[in-house]
Amino acid sequence: MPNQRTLTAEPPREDLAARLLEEAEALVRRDGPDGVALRELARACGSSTMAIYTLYGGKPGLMQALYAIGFARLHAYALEVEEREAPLRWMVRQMLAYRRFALDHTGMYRLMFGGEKRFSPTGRHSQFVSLSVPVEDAYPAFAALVDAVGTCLAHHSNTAPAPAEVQDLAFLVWGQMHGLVGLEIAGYADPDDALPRYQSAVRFICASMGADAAAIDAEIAAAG
Amino acid sequence: MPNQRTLTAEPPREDLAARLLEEAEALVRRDGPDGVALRELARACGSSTMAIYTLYGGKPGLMQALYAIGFARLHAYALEVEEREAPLRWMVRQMLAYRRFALDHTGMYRLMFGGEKRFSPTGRHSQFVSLSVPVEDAYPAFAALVDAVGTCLAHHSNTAPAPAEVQDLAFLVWGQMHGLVGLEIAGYADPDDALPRYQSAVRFICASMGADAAAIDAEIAAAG
DNA sequence: ATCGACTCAATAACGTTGTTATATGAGGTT
DNA sequence: AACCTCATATAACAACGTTATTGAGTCGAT
Repeated sequence: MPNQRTLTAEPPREDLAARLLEEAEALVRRDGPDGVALRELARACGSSTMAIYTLYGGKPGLMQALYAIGFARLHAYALEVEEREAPLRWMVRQMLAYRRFALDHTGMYRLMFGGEKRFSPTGRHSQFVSLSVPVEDAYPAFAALVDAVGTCLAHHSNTAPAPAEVQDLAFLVWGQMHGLVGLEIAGYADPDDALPRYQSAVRFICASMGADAAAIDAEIAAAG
Repeated sequence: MPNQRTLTAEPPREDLAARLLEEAEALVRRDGPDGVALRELARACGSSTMAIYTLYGGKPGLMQALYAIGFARLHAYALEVEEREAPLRWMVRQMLAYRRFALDHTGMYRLMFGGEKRFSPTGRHSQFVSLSVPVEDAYPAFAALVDAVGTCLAHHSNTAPAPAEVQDLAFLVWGQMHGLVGLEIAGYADPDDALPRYQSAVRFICASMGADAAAIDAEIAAAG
């Protein structure tokens, strides 16, 4: 019998490594970060668990790859709303997009921010690592947030804010977003109140950056 | 040989149910929420895993009991800083105590807010339940936060704020605290910046409630 | 005082988990 | 053609949560 991987093309079967990751992402979506079982994953891909070991070095390596995918997805959400010529709109939509990502990818979000293990953003199978570089350098998704905060702040204050100030504020914004979304995902938010409360957080933050209240509300309404 | 539980008093051995919970809390502290292994737990308590099943109905029941303990501990942190006659001080210390709890009980915090499973705050072994009551009613720790926010807001605005407004603001405050602390625990915060940034969040929030900036800073400094 | 019913926990087993050792077999090189 | 390399299938191992079975202890009633 010929090599199963190269010849059996009934499902297009492309690269096994990519196929494993796809299926693992589906498992995370269905059962959360702990729902990824190597045997089930291998079965779903028509291979044995050994493939995961040769391709990813084991479960931690696989989860690390998944984790990197999660950040790429988050980054895509951020890129989609970038609008440099309308900083307030950009800021508002950036914040709303963050929540949308978390609700669209609950399992992935918990994998990324559950704190179960800390992964390196760039490592080749290289296990979890404590960050020694600023997060904005490591995760493009956060660079996008810093960018939005910086341009929005510059636009409304008519002066160039200090980089440190921008990073500090961006971190607070990130904390506000992550906190509200995390509570919502964990089940601590009334489903009816979650969105309006998140929107009021957007209002608070944009107003503290000097934006006009009516303009903020208009952007929130427009983002629907 | 007599009953091991009632007679062998070499370690005082008190109630096995309480002993199991103690040891489980220690395991959560050491290895996180997923570090609680029934076999290891039973071994540490000198019993078999069956005791856990008769006393707590299984691992979910045990985790639920642990979860309730976590909220009791958080509530204790909140009670310790209650100062009704100094609302700003109360508010500042409440926020700082929240972070202190999370850093003192990282594993427990992740169990409570990791969103892995949602537990009922009051249930007897009764598994995880979706909340149908406002969280303030279910968790005294959050009632304390609502209380602090309400009195602080009333004190600085010289008028009685609407309960809904208080709850909305308290939720945003909770979200800010949880978000910053969650990012810090998950490893996304520069260890040197985490505290000052949290403090500046405290400043932001208290200022938005009408408190004087210098007074806020004084309280933060006094709280050490 | 003795017997029966009940409770509780220890033992052993089952299925599943991640991981590792062994073996097989195809692909490329000499 | 013989060899080497490398990836994967198979099988086994330890540990996990859970369950069935068994035995010991307690309590109440006769």
